Amino acid sequence: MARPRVPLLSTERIADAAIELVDSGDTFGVNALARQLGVTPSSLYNHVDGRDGIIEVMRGRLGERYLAVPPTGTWDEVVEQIMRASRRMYAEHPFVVPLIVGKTITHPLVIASYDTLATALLGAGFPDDEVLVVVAILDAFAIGFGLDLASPDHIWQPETPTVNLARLLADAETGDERSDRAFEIGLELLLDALRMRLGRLDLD
Amino acid sequence: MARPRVPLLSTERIADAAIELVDSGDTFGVNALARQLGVTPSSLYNHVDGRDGIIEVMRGRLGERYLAVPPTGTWDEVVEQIMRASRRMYAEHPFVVPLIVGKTITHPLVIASYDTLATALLGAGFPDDEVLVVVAILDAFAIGFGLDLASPDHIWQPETPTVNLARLLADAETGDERSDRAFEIGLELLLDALRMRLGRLDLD
DNA sequence: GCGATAAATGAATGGTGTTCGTTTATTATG
DNA sequence: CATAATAAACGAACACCATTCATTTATCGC
Repeated sequence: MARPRVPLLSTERIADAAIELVDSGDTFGVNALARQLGVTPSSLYNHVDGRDGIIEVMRGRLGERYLAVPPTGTWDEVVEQIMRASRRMYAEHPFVVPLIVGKTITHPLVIASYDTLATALLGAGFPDDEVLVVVAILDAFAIGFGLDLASPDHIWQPETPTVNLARLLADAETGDERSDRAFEIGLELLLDALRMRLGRLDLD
Repeated sequence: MARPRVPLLSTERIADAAIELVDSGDTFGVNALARQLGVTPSSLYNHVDGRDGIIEVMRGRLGERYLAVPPTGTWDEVVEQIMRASRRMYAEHPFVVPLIVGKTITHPLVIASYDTLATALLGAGFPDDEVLVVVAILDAFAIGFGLDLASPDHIWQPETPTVNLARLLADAETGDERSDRAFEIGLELLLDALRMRLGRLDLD
């Protein structure tokens, strides 16, 4: 087939198919993606800048879906909403997390989300030189828990006797439930701690 | 070359060379590792269970180096020591983090470290069904910051105007310094929050 | 109508992880 | 001590994988 009357591909279709492919649990790859799109791998290179480019448009597409609405309210409500939105994104697409992790973020919408976070923290009273630090903390949390969801059900597999770990693991809820509960408690802890720190800062 | 008089390889040498290779910044791979060891890729399969097996022995080797000494003191001192030991491990070998992340942990020494953590939290008074949740939170935190170190210097690269982010980034310290400061503050926040939660639990 | 561009293809390249048969040194067994 | 079993290397082969490039052909603008 040469050039078709109506294009088979577009960045959006590629992004959506890639997300679908990754969600299915199959390992991500250019060839597999092309196969799913009913197209030759080389065709993708007319629309997207290789493997990394595909990952980039995936992140952008997910950003559009989950981070488009700018949150409102007090600073801690903003933080909570953004964290929850990220969580929902990662929870519904856990297998994209290992792909996007550690890659430079350029997509305007995703950047805007971090910008909103920074602005909220500034408004709260965190000093200039501490805002990005707090953002990094929040990001580390979100990413860490995102990866948690993409991990196998049994992260710890003791093969030698343990004092408590093995017993606790045996009684524990399954992976996703524990991860959800851990996220909730972790977010609560983090917000409490931030409010506390802010209170201390205001006293000076 | 057939079988040499004295073996060229062992799991330890493979692990050490793999860590060295990854630390150098070159992308990890079986072929590259074999090249560095002056050996054919297939030779590795006499000692180690493929690519994943190599990663497994890497984690074990690092565990031996950083997590061998069981920490002591009050529960929060134990938590802090384990977190700092992990941090040091990740900070000195950032590029192994993306490799080991999300893979099941079996190595006795690494398991023992988590076991120690769980035991300390139990001793502190955290209820049985909450200990693993706290461990997961701490783990997410450590992994998140570990990945932070392996990430490119500029994680956020705004290409469109921002309200505050671009300015903050311009004034910010370089990647590793910020990451270190964020870890310190984050750990402090987390420990405060855990102590607070424990205080509330004890009242019931 | 014509040239430029866009969008597909197929073939080729260099790289990856892995398997398998072969060779040979070492170790264990009768 | 001879011999069998195992250990540890190699090289060849395989099936992918991401990427490049020349090619065909449809569409759009002048």
